Amino acid sequence: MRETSGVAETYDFEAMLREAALRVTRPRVAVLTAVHRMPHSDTESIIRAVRESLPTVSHQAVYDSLHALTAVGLLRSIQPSGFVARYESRVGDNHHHAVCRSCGRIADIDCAVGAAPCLVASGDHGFLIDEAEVVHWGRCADCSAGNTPSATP
Amino acid sequence: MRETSGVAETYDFEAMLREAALRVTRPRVAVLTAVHRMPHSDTESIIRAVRESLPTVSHQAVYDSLHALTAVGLLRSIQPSGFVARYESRVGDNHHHAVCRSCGRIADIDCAVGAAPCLVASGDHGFLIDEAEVVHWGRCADCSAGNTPSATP
DNA sequence: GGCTAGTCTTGACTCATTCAAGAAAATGCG
DNA sequence: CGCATTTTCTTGAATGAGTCAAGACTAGCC
Repeated sequence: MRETSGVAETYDFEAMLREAALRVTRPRVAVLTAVHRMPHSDTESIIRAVRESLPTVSHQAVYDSLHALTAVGLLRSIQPSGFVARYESRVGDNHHHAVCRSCGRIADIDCAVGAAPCLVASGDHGFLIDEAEVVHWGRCADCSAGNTPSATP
Repeated sequence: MRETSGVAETYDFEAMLREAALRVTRPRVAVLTAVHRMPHSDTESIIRAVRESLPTVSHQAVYDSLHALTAVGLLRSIQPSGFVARYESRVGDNHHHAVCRSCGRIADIDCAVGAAPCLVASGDHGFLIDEAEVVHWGRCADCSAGNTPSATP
């Protein structure tokens, strides 16, 4: 029923949950919404965002939701070394990430190499590889320009 | 002076430290030795290994050494999502890693793609990329065979 | 409307890693 | 060689993202 505001971007998060065989709960819808609105955010930011509409959600509910949504593939988690977990809603396309060493900002990278890039490594040590994760390390525009923003993705 | 045992593999860790402009201390030599002997080990294993020769080192000394050695490029740290930090001494060649999802085992992967693989992404969002890190996720031979070893890298 | 399994709340807890202050040791120099 | 300076190590406490557990709640189904 929830009337969608005038904005064009209409995701039916309830349907997405149902299709994934997950119960539709307000925390989950709110988490999905938050991550869609602000990709690459960490758990704390997501908790804050969720609490704008649901002031009483527990952090545990958000953690649970994030795990459930990640498990069914509606979200994807990113954990660059030295930073806390981040989440994004862009799933299914094998895209990669650029991470800023100094402020932690993350940008999406559509990998130039067409197919799965370095997956040509499978058999090597008896490992059964099913995913290649690529992280591009560097500095974002702001940080390489000298000004070091205070870690606001 | 320390007489090298009969074994061929003779790394002069003291010289490596001096060349890196680091003071030569017993904890640092022991950490370097341990990581060379058992690559991809986590901090706790390294602490245990170091204490075999230096029973009284503090964990903080090992943490400090690992950071110092990593900072000057004598070691490299790996932190796959969901696992604690690991260290290896193979540095300088841009090789990658296969990580077992279930036991955490890590294997080195010499990337099939000759040059820097997906570095073709530089300019994209104003990021100045200087390193591409590739993690191949999957299952090691043991884990894909059914037996799940108890996380012993 | 009532059942039941799956979720959420609450609050305690883990544990890798970091912080801080003083003691100890490494390098350089007289 | 012995001392001064500076870095590193020891000790012990603290941090904080994330997890665990027990009971209350509720979404989905009859």
